[in-house]
Amino acid sequence: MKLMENTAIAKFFWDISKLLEMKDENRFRIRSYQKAAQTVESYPEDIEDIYRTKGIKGLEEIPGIGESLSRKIEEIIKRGKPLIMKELYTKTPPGLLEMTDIRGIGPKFALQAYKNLNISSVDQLEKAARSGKLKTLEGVKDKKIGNIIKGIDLYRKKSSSFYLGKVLPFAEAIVNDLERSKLAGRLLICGSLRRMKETIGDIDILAASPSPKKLTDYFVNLKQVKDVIAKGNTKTSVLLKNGMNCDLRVVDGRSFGSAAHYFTGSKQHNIKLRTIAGKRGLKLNEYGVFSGNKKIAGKTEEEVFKAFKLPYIPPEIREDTGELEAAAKNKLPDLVKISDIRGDLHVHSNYTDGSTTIEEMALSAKKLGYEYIAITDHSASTRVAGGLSIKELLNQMKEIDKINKKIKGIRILKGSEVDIRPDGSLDFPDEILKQLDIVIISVHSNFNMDEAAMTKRIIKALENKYSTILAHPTGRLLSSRDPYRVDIEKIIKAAARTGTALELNAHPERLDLNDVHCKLAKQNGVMIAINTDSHAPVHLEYMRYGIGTAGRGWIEKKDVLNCLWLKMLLRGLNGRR
DNA sequence: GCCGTTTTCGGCCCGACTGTTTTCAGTCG
Repeated sequence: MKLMENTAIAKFFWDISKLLEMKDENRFRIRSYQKAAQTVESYPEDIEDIYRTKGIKGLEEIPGIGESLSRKIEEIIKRGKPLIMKELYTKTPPGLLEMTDIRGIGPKFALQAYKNLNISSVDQLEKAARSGKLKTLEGVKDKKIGNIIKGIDLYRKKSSSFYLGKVLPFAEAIVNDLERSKLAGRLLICGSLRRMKETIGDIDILAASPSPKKLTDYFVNLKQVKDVIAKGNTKTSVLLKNGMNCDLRVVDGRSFGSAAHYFTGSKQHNIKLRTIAGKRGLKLNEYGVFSGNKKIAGKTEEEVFKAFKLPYIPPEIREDTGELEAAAKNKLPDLVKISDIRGDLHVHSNYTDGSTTIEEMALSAKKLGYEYIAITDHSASTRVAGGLSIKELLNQMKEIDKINKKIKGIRILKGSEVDIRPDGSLDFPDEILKQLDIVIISVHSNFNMDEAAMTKRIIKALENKYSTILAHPTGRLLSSRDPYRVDIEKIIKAAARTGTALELNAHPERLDLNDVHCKLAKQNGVMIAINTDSHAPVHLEYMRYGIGTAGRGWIEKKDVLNCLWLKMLLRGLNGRR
C-alpha cells in the first residue's frame, strides 16, 4: 500500500523552500529544495518504492537529492512529514504558505504582513487590503493594494481545468489574431504548451517584430484580454477572460532562436544548459549565446544547441530528465511524429455511442492519410454506452466486410472495446474474440476496488491471449476523475510478459498513459498504441495530443503499434495468438 | 543543500517588470 505519492513529497519541499525564504536563509539552500521538489514531482519512478527497495542509498542516486534530503524523504515516508516542518512552523503559521499562492505575493510579503499586522490567512489579508489597514506596512501604497485585491479575486476563482487539449486551440486562436495584425514577422507558442505538458499554467507567445510597441498595444487590446498585469518594452503579461495568464515576449529576429529556447523552458532545462555554458566560458540568455561580448549563436534554436556541440533537442523532452546528457552522447530519441501514424486503433461508431457511421469514420480517417482504422465499439456490459450483444457485434462485422469491399484506400479492422469484468474475465467469449482483428480491453465499472484487486483484475485480462491493447490504463479523466487505484508498474510488467500493447489514449481529457508511464513502458519493452477513442470524425484530430504526450515519454516510431504498416501489424497480432 | 573536466570547498542561470524608491528588493518565469 502506497503511503506517499511523489507529488506529496514534492509539496513538502516546496513548502520548506518558502518557509526558508521567510527566514532569509541562504538562497542556494532554498534553491536546493526547489530543485528537489521539481525533480521529485516529475520523477518517472515512485520515490517511496525506491526508498523501500534501495533505501537511503537509492534516494541519493537521484540528481539533486543528497544525504540531507534523502533523510527528509525517509522522515516523510515514515512519519508523514519531515521534522524540519515542525520547527519552521513555530515561527510561521501554515496560512502564510497559502498566501504565497496569490499572484504577486511571495514569502517576504507574507511574513511582513504577519509580523506587523498578524495576518495569517487569505481572508485576513483581503480584509486588511479592503479596509486600508495594509497601507500601514512599509512600502505599500494604493497600487500594490489594488494588485493584491485583484490577485485574491483571481486566486478564489482559479480553475484548475486548464488542459493541453483546451488551451492549445485557444492559444492558436490568439496567435492567429496576432498574425492578422501584420506586426509580427514570426510568432511561436512557447512554454509548457510547446512542451505539450498535460496541464498548462499559462500561455507564452514569442514574437519577432520590428515594431514591438505597436504589437504589444495590439496584443493588450485583443478581445480575449481582460486585464493588463505588466507591460514593458519587450515583455507583456495579461490576464485573459478565461482566467489564464498570457505572456507576450517580443524580440529582434536575430535573437528568435535563443529567445524561443529560453521561453520554451523548462526552467530546469534552461538552468542546466546555462550551467554548461558557464563551464565552457560561454553565456546563454534569451538574446543569444555569447563568448565574451561576441554573440556566437541565437538566430535559430538549432544554432543555439550547436554552439554547445549538441544536436537539436525537441521541446517535449526539455525537462532536465537526461535529455542534455543523451544529446551529448548523440543518443537522443527520434521521437514519434504525427506523420508516422498509419492508423487509429480505437474508434467508435453509431453502433454504440459514436455519432456517425462506420463508413463516415473510415473516410475521415482516410483523409488524414491513414492506412487503417479499427472500429471498436463497446461490449454488452457497458450499458451506458449501448454496448453490443454478440449478435449485434457479428452483424457489425458483416457490415465492415461490405464497406471494406466498397471503399478503397483504407482498411477497416474489426474490433471491440471489451469490458474487463470485476473478476478479470472479458465480456465476450474467446470464440467471438478470435474473430476480431483488434481486441481492446478496458475497465468501465467498479472503479473503487482496492489497488491489489484492481491490479489482479487487469493482469488477468492482459493474460487472455486475444487481448491486443489495454485502453486508458488508469482510467483518469483530467477534469473530473482521479485514476483508479492500480499498480501501474505491475501492469506494465504484465503487458511486457504477455506481449500486450498499452494504449496512450489521446483524448484531451484522458492522455492515459501519461508521459511518465510511457517512459516506463518503453523501458520495459512494451508497445504503445496511440489512439483517439474517437466518437465523431473531428475527434480523430486528437491524435496530436497523444503524439505530444508520447514525445514527452521519449517514445519513438518503433515503440508505437499503430506506426506499423497494416501487413506488419496483422502479422504481429496473429503471432500472439 | 548539492556537487565535482574548478572534485570535499566554494561555487551555485539570467533577465524583465513593478512599485516603491532615487538605487533596489521582491516576484516571476
